[in-house]
Amino acid sequence: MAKKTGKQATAPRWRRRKDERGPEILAAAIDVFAARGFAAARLDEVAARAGVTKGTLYLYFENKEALFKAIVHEQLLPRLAEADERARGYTGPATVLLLEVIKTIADAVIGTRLGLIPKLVIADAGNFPELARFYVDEVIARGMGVFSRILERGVAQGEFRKIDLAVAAPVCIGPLLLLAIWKNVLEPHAKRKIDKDQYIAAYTDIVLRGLLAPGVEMPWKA
Amino acid sequence: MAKKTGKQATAPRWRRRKDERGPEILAAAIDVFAARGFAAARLDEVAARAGVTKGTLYLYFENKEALFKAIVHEQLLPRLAEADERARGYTGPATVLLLEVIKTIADAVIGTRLGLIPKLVIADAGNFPELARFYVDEVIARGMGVFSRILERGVAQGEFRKIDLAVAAPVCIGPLLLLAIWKNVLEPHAKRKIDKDQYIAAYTDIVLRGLLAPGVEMPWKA
Amino acid sequence: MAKKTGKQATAPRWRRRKDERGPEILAAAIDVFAARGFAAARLDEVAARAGVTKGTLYLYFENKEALFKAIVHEQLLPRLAEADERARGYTGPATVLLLEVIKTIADAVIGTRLGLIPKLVIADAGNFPELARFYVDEVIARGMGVFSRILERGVAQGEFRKIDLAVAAPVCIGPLLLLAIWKNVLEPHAKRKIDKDQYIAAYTDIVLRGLLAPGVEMPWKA
Amino acid sequence: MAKKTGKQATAPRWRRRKDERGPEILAAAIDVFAARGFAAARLDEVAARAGVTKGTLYLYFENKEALFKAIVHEQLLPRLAEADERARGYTGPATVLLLEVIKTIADAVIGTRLGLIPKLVIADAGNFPELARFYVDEVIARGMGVFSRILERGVAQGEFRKIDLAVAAPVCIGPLLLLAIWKNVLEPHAKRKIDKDQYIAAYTDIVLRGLLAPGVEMPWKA
DNA sequence: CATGAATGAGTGTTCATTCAT
DNA sequence: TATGAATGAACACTCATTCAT
Repeated sequence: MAKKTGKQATAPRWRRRKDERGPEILAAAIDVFAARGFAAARLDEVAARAGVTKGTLYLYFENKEALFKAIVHEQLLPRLAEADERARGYTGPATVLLLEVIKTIADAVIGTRLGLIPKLVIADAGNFPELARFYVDEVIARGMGVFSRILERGVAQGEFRKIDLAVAAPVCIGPLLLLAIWKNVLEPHAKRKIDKDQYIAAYTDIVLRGLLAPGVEMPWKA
Repeated sequence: MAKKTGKQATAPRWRRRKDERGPEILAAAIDVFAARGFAAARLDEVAARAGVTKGTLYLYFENKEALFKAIVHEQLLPRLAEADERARGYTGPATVLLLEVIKTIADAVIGTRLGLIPKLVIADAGNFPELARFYVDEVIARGMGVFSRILERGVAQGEFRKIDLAVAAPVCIGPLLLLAIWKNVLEPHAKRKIDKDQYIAAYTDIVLRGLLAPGVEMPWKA
Repeated sequence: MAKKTGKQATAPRWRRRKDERGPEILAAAIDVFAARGFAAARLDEVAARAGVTKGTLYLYFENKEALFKAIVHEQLLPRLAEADERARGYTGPATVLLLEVIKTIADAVIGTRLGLIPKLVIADAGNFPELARFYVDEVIARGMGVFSRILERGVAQGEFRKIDLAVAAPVCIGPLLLLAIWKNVLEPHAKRKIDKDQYIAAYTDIVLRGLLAPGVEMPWKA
Repeated sequence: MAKKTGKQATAPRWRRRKDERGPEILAAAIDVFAARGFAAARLDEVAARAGVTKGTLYLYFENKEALFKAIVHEQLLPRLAEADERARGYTGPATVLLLEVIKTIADAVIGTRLGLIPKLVIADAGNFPELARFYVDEVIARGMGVFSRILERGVAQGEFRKIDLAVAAPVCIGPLLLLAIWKNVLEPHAKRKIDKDQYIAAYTDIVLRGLLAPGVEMPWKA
């Protein structure tokens, strides 16, 4: 008992509120899941990183899978919903909105550990089908919807050409996915770095120009 | 690691030692790794699928990691090299070459089990850094190079606008990555399907149009 | 065990320390122990059923084992003592007394949760030897004594044949044990049901007739 | 690796046949299950007692439950079937057959570790319903059948009184159950011992006499 | 070469017990 | 006195790896 060394012997076993533990565990779990993938993530490590013992995890989450779902539900979905909200309320030109959404997502994807979630799902979809289904239904569908609606409005307003709306959204999202994976997964192992702003500039330059109807100006030149 | 004694230290660890069973094992391993990911792949299953026993695997590959590297080395890299070769030898318009390369990759990515390798690396990069480094250096660098050279030539020949060549390649590859992941990983769990040809059409339509210099025609209209 | 310091070493470990919550906890514990067995009984469930928290249990009982002993001491032994008392005070024919005792026990064994205690001891005797010894000494010996004395008197009064008194008591108790176990443990999982009254009738018919001395009438025919 | 101390370093890891391991594991499992009950039995202990490691168990049995079922199927049921066979083929007086069956069972129940199986089922029926159902259907039903048929024939042949055949079998079995439990579970913890032959003598004396039709002699007097 | 029996370290999950509040 | 958050040891089961045959 009390084998943890390097801590003051007087440290109380718990003084923190139940309300604080949950988020702390969640934060630790994001790190570990992101770094290791769902299957390889060890709850021991999550616990250690959260400063608790393994048993404590089960006071807050029913099991490993519930822990993962909680990450998506409490961290990822709210941001998505927020982005969706803003997009739906927006009344200006679709081009400007698209730019803004892309930049917002790019920041979220790179600046926060949440950018690792897509990788996580990709990694473990094969072995945890329910998890994959959950992610596809909850996250992908929503995210695709945001882009679809913007593109749709752009076409309706004459800003965009009459593109194939059924597949244009994923095409536009592709470079974002690559950015997320590169920045979060591969770049740490690579010699070459990619500058985010430079990448976003090229990305929006190419894609927007590919979408615009003839005669419509690029938004930043307006 | 590398506990086997009495072997030349210079022998690369990923190389198989025999010629007969090796390819069969490799083929089986691709299937299993692709379906399950690196960590979750069970050597039992690889052995069963290859029609040998688990013990036999170790006659051909030092361990699980060596088996994976062999896949990349013997299956993925040759195709990449081949594509690179063709691109370098091509002398026509960059637009046409770009279109062809994209279609070739799209077919490979969807039709063959190799399309799952990127997912696999993405999934396990965190747990096997050496594997990630190996993949980034050997595969990504080469693949990016193919695109870069095409774009570069397109700009030089006046077909493409003066885009930022440092980041344009990954931007163009993004939708391909998304296609690979969607088709191989997520679509089985989704209600909505994406039609490959439709997707490729929209993808090339948007991206090519975004790249073309003013006044240049889209290649399929020529 | 017995890590609590500062307590009289002479205080029996099974005794509860307070008077208010104790009985409620005990009642809850009987239910849970009976339903799950000693090892599988979760103190969480006992606490919940008693309307207290797990921590509170430890204010009243040193540990799980002490809780179990308390059940036997405070619930089972008093009833046994009572039955013994009655048997000792009885002056009529042994046949009638035997019948009455059997019926009383049968009712207790089936109608109340205490009928599950024998099963419980049987189940966990191997893992908790002290518990078994305690049960054999305190419960079995007393129960056997009740039967022994009745049989003894029946023989002395000429009602019963000169049976082997050393082993006749357990023989007579056997069908009761089977009834207790069948009704409490196995019947819920069986297709076939046993009617208690029918069983008791056959049991007393066979056993009593097997005991009676030649020429003595069965009591209910008198 | 090879941390097992106290073994000859030259001891081969396995020289025994697969055919021998199964029974050895089964024998070990009977001991452990019998001593501890199903839930409390640790597979570590089974493995140790069988002289293998835990992992090896899973080469022979799918899981703990399968291990238990195998005991019943391969050890208990064959003996029951054999007894049933003999009983069905028997043509002499029911009294003699009943005596013989009782003695056979008594010997099996006491002399072998199988006598502990009933206790085991009793103990864990509540927590492992499927296990209980399996036992009730496979074992109890068969065992009860043997007794029922004998009694039935005894009544038909005029040897026994017209007893209630629906419940007479369990009544007759009761003392056997008690014997099994006493000898295997409780006697090790008791001061008083029960002599098996003495017990059987009293048991058959009382029960048979209780069954016999008026005027029929006890078999051992014939 | 090939086999397949055996290993044993590793991980998710449970639960009796403790103890700061 | 009571709480309930936290602990940590325990255990079933998996699977990469080894090695006698």
